[in-house]
Amino acid sequence: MAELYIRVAEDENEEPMEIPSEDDGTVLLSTVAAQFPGACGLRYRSPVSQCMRGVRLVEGILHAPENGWGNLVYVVNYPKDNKRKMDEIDASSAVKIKRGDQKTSDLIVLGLPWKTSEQDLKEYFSTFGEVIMVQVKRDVKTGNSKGFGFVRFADYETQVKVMSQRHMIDGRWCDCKLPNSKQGPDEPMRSRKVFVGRCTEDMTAEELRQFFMQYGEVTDVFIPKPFRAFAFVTFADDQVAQSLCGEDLIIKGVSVHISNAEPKHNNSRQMMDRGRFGNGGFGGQGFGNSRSGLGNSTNNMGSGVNFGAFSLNPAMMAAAQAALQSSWGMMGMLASQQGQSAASGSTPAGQTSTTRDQNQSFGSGSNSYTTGSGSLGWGTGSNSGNNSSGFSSGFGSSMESKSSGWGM
DNA sequence: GTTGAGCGTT
Repeated sequence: MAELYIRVAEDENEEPMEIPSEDDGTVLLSTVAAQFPGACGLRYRSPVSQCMRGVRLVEGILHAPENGWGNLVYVVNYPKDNKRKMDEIDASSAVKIKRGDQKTSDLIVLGLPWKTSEQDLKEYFSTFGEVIMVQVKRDVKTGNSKGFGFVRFADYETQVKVMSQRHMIDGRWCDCKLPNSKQGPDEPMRSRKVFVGRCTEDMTAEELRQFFMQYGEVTDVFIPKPFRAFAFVTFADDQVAQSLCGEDLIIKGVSVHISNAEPKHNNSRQMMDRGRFGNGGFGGQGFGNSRSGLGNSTNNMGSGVNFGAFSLNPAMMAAAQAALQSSWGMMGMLASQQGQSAASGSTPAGQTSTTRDQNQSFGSGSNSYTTGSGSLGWGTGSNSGNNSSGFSSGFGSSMESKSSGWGM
């Protein structure tokens, strides 16, 4: 049996917060991140060596040190720890109050039950902080809810908190996001979103979130339904996303491939006028966005090559990538995979649906999570039929096709 | 089986 809680703090000297462990004695990184957004790991001071030690982290699961969690205070790690320190220096030196990032804005609330009223919304969101506006969007004629609404908070901190989690409102999981109208145009090649190819059907959004959390704060996971063998993962930081592009990562024993997310077809959010589209494609738009070698990437082109410096053309890039990637033959070894499908939540009662099916088995949202499945038993997955090395030059063509429309 | 829902009659 394990302790029920471990003590976690942002700093050794700060007041720790108790964080629940799982039944098997592990602690989910996602649980830590729920209290410390952006956390990517834990460390602690060894009573023996007096040195800081890292807590073992495997695919989103934190494992206790040899002698259990004990009563130590665990300190939160953040990606690029020194960046964090910079932030703190900024904050304390009061020279900030510069950037417009502290202003609140309306948040769109997606996935509302048809029956939810503005009153309900206000009641729910008031538990997070002062609510200064709620709306439920309805059909003008019928007065029926369209299943989404808006909310505005008095404080930016509240807004951040609300955006960082999902919400159970009247029996459905809902997401709160910045509406499209407020989304700053994302520069090409600096997208915060990555495409995750070769996903298997048993990978849940929550599992993907837990896995990718080790690289940086994950703000969204999207798995198309029905199953299509890919997913999208959005990070808070575009550098994290970019650093993963080109990598092959092992999730539940399966090699998935990370690449740039292409712009969604649907959205016609025009980019800020960046001038010349006609300069032959590559020169003008600045591919050489500086990248501090972040994280653990090693062998990939995607994160290592500075397009600005070497002006490779797309075909050369594709070829080079193909060359680097031609070695995924037998990946899934080891046996035994637990197919735990913990989904299929309860269906909220009494809703008629027209175009959209509001039955929500944890999966009809842009995020489909399987909450709280206690023991995630992966790590030793087997996977047959995982032997493609085909790489159909999608790289070059995808890069040429983007002159506008990157609001993602 | 490698590119995604739904976005505001203020």
